[in-house]
Amino acid sequence: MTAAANQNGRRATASRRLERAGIRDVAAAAGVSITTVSDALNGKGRLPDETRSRVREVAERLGYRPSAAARTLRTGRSGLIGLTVTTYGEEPFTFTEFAYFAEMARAATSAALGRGYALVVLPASSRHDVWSNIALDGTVVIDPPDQDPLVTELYRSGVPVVSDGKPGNCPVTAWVDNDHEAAVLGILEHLSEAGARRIGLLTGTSTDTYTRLSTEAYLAWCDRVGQEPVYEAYPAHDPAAGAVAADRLLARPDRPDAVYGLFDPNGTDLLAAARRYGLRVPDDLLLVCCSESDVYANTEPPITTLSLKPRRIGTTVVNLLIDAIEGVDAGSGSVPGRLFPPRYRTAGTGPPPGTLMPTELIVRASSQRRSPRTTVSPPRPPGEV
Amino acid sequence: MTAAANQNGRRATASRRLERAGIRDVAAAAGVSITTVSDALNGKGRLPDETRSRVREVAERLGYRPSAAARTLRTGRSGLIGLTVTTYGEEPFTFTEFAYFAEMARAATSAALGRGYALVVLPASSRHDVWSNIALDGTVVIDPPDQDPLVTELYRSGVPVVSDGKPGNCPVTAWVDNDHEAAVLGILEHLSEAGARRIGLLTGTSTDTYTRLSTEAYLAWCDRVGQEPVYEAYPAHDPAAGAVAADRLLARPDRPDAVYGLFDPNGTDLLAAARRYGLRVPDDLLLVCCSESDVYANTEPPITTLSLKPRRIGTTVVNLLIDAIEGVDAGSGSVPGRLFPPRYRTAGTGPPPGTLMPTELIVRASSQRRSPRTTVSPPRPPGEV
DNA sequence: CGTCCTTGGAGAAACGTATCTTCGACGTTC
DNA sequence: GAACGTCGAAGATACGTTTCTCCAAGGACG
Repeated sequence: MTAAANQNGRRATASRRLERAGIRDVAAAAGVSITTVSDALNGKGRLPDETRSRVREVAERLGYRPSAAARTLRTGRSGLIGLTVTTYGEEPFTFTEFAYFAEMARAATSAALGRGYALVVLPASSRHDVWSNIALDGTVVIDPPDQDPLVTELYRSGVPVVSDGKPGNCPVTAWVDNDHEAAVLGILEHLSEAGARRIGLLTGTSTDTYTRLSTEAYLAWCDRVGQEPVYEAYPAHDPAAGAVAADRLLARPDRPDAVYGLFDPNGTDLLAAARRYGLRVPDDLLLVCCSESDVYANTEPPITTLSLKPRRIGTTVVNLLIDAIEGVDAGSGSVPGRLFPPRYRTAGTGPPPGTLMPTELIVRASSQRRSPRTTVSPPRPPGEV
Repeated sequence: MTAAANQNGRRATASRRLERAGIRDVAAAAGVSITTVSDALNGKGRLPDETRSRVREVAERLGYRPSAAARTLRTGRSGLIGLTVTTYGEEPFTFTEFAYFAEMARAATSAALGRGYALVVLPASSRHDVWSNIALDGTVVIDPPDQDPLVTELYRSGVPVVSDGKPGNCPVTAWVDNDHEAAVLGILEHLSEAGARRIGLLTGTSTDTYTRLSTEAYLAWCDRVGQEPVYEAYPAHDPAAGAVAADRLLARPDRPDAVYGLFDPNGTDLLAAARRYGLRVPDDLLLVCCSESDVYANTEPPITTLSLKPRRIGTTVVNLLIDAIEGVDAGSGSVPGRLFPPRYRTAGTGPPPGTLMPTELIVRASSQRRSPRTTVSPPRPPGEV
């Protein structure tokens, strides 16, 4: 009596008949060992093609699906990647950068799936048990705050972490970010060239990297060109506060003749505020805001936006993470076939490798003074998306 | 020599020192058995509080994190819920209902996390190996097409499936949907009351439930009130096609004086088309579209929208699914403490339980004539909704 | 003819947890 | 004083894979 029959016997004794077919059932049905089944299905080992295809066929017939849990336990790899987003208050996701986040998450999901991984969304504030209840091969963190305890713990326990947004003070495997300084400088320059004399900024009160770097770049620019800074800051996670801040900015005695809004809804809010004050855009007020939404192509007038290219970011972040997971960088010439693939670790001393990605300024009517063709534009200008 | 020391010895011999602490290490450090550790940490068994807290403390000190994979394997539960969205063509997610999807996914994630589950996003078209590589306790499916093979297989293998959108012809554990018929009828009635004489529809060419039910309701209404149907259908997943279809609809010789657009961008597109043809909204053209976006509160004029209340849907779907997973419904008085919790199965004969949820019409300027006196009372449909 | 290499495959040991079963010790009760 | 219930905890097993190790058979080759 073969061992396969033995095990099958045990199985039949111990449990019901309705259970899902396991690898043992396939082995028994094909008359081979479970080793052979595993090798055949995974394309490993040295097996003649005939055996391989026969086993595959039997497995198919039995509707065999390998247990992901068992595989994960044995392999140490779950094929799961966490996508963590910092939460403001009660809401599970960031509200303000929502379009950005949605696009980024979409691209990240796509990229992960393309490499055989799946994404699981986990707010940073989740109860701890949810976190440790899930086997994660690595994590993407969006805009981690300074000293993020979650990131620190993950990193310490050997889980690769790649952050979207240059991390303040927590250790990550790698990070990706836009070149916010260059972006702000580019916009300020663009507005200046369009004739702006006093450029205002609508910014946020939170301390995330994006807000901080952008604001600092603005202040530095003001300092350099000798303009007095004109800005209003508001809690970006509060959807109502933006309109108020926009209003405040345009109500100032030193009213700017051009404004850059750091957050997605700012364009709409500024436009509404301008209308309220009888300011014409772009004649009296030049407008640019940072947004991924294409509604600004159809506003009256269309508003120039800065796109952070979230899809590119999401793809890059995920690919970096998976590279780290799969040890592309950490090889150190280890024994190839050993049980545990080497955990990724940074080289040791230096800061984590960061990647800066360019942004894209989509110039529309709101930031151009002299538009000789003020006629109503045709339905779809082909050049723009 | 205790068994714990034995096991620890084996462990130390077999592997490096840098590995994560396992339950055995905790047991050894606390001087108890692994049974006791497991019971202490999970709040099970009969242990005095003193032992419990001591074990917990040791576990904490060692930075012990239970292995999710092992727990899943043993328990049969992963705490993971799939969120599947049907894909149109190459894109990983539905484009047209994007705001809907984003909101719904957000609510679903929230609801799942609130009950200790996490969501993993899996396009229906994913390579099969990704699917079977993940241990899912259940799946939410958004708008499954007829005869969806994926849903069928999942259902057959005993994984609970709850669909958002009444399923065409595939077996699901339960489903949730809006009352699309009532919604469309409500809108048509609303437009009629605002003075519309000929109501047009902008609809899609795909066969999903939403499109089908809404269109049928429109046609039935037309039939009942004796209006000739005026509609244009376009591939809703193509973002550019919507503008063309809107244009086509307003260019017809039998141009409607009111339009309902089934998809999110229709409002913008219709507004642009109306402007192109010199039609004033709402004076010459009443406008309503189905959207979750709040940009329509700020368009010129603001556009009346139908909200499907995606957050409510997402929450409901997830709660139904988790109920099914946890066997709220399928108890059948089984032995309480047995190894495998009973898999959920439908009662047997009847159709799966469905829940219809109301929609919400957010009335704005685009669907209200300015002079209420000119309102012509339309042929009232008999109130059999 | 013995040795060595290659092919094809079987055995068995993990992976780390949860839980079922068992077992001693210690009152309690009749 | 013996049977009994309860408390506290240890032992052992199974969850379903993957993979390391090893073995048998059959040429090839000296």
